[in-house]
Amino acid sequence: MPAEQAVQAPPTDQVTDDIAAFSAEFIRLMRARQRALAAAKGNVRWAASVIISCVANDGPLRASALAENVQSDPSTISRQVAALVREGLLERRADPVDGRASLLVTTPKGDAAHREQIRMRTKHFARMLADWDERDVRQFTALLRRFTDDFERYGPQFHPGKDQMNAEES
Amino acid sequence: MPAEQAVQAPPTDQVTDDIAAFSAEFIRLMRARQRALAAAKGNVRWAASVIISCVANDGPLRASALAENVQSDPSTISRQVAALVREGLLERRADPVDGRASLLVTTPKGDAAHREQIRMRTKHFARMLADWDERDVRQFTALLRRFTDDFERYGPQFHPGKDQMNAEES
DNA sequence: ACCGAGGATGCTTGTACCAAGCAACTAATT
DNA sequence: AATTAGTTGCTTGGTACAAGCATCCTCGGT
Repeated sequence: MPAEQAVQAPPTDQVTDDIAAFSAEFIRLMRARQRALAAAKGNVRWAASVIISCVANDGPLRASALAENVQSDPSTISRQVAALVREGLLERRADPVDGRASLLVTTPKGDAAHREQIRMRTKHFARMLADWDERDVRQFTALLRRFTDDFERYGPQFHPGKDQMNAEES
Repeated sequence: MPAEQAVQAPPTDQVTDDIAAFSAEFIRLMRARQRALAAAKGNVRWAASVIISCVANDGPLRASALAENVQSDPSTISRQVAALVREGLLERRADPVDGRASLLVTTPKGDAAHREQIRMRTKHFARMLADWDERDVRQFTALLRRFTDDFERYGPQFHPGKDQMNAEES
């Protein structure tokens, strides 16, 4: 079914723009939801959940690796991790090969929190997607995966352009 | 990496979970990019761009309406708007029917900034999607649109006091 | 071989900023 | 008087940059 893209560019712009717009919209909505969730209960905060998730998935790893994985500043990670350690969701263990570093792992509690978070998230999406048919969900998943992959690859690549969109007046 | 969403079994749960995960991933990436962009130059900040976009699209509207449109607190909007007015990107006009309120419109400068922002965004996505074939892009757009729509509908469904997440699964 | 700079690396802390929310306030509307 | 639109003070969460501290590594001098 793919291939057959004899057309070079004409409609792409419009569609691309739509994607961009919906992406922005999507972000906005997700952020709103994150806030709502965070405010609601003893939920793990968004940033924390990203950290935990990463540690849970990628096994014991260093703060620096973590920072790189989530494309965030080491200092930010350091604080987040410190908070999570205080809360008993993460644990530091000595890195056998480097005394400066420590390896991060989830505690059972952190693991439970992570699973619970996933459960909630999945439940939400399941309800939301209840009236989608299976095929569309699959397709969307595949496309979304590809999209995020591409996004990750192209993300850091943006060239600090020369166009000034917002000439300051102050 | 993960990939086994082949023809297994009742994949709905698995696929839904994937969607949730990719959504989270997507959010993270977008936020990172926003930060990068914001830090790079005199670009409009993310929150500001949301406001401008909304005002540009939905014509003259009140702060309260704006707040509702973007599902944000009036106070937040008030500050954002104030900043944008200071920067000359938005303008207040007296509301003919209510002296307390004012209607917000984009200035030419604000409009230009908005268009430029869209241009950059589109450019980025266009490059990113360069090797997608037309059909997939269209399909993804359609699905993403539907997804954001559904998200918007299901998002605000839980309000404080009416706690439904703690409840046993539904 | 040994040792002790000098530099690199991993992480934490100080500081500052943006964003968002609640609560209290002002002012126009009814 | 009660309501409503908007603003502002305070607080919290999340982030980045810069500086600092601790440890590791690499050499050249002895």
